[in-house]
Amino acid sequence: MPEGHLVHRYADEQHEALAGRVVSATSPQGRFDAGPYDGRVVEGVEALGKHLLYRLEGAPAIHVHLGMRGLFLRYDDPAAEPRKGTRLRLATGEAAFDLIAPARCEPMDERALAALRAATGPDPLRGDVGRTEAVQRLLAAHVPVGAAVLDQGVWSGIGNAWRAELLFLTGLDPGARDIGAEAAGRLWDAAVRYLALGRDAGQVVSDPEAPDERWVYKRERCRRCGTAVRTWTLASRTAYACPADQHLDAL
DNA sequence: AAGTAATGCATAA
DNA sequence: TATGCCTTACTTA
Repeated sequence: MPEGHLVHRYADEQHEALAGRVVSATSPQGRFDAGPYDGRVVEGVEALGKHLLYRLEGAPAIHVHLGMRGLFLRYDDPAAEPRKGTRLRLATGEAAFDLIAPARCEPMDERALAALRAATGPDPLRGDVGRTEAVQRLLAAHVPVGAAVLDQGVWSGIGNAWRAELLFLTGLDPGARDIGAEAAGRLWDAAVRYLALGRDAGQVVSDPEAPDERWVYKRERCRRCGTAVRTWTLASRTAYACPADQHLDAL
């Protein structure tokens, strides 16, 4: 489920609830050593692409990656029984956040943190990298645009559903190469705008008028023109595109 | 009830 | 290229 928009949503929600407060940290499942974190003050919860970083006073950061199936459950009653399989619970007196089925949940020292930041491309939901640099990074990839946007070292936070919808919105075929600065800029602008809509809505939104609809992702036919959607494998994931509305040569 | 793909990706082979 | 995460949503029986 989780692409960057949901990771940012989790980070914002948890930062709001946990930052500046003492938390109890436990691993009901037992697969994470929560001891070093229990009873400490949370300094902040941050999203970096699809990564979540927890800073707690006097302890290493916690690095969480949800992978394909990870999720959080929020309980307004912090005494609520966690479901078994809960890797990590962070709780205050008011709420508990339970981490289920993450691909990664581990302490991360400063060196590894710096390496992660260096390896992670511009995140459309963070205001810390400008449009010009984001465009340059995409153009420097020299692979099909549909492969570049899934490469978290080029841009971060975009997953397979956003790839399909953002490229549709920009009129670009995922196989397009050397798309040029203008098209790359439009793609970045779409990512910034739509991922923010998705973060706020808690789901992929590619048409604000119809937030539950998709243009091509997992569709049989293009929602705009009805042409059969083409699917193939690109960068190890299923690509979706409308042959009529998306083009190999950026206009 | 049971099987399967999936909005991800590091690691092993 | 295959596996593990060990959930959820959807399909088939």
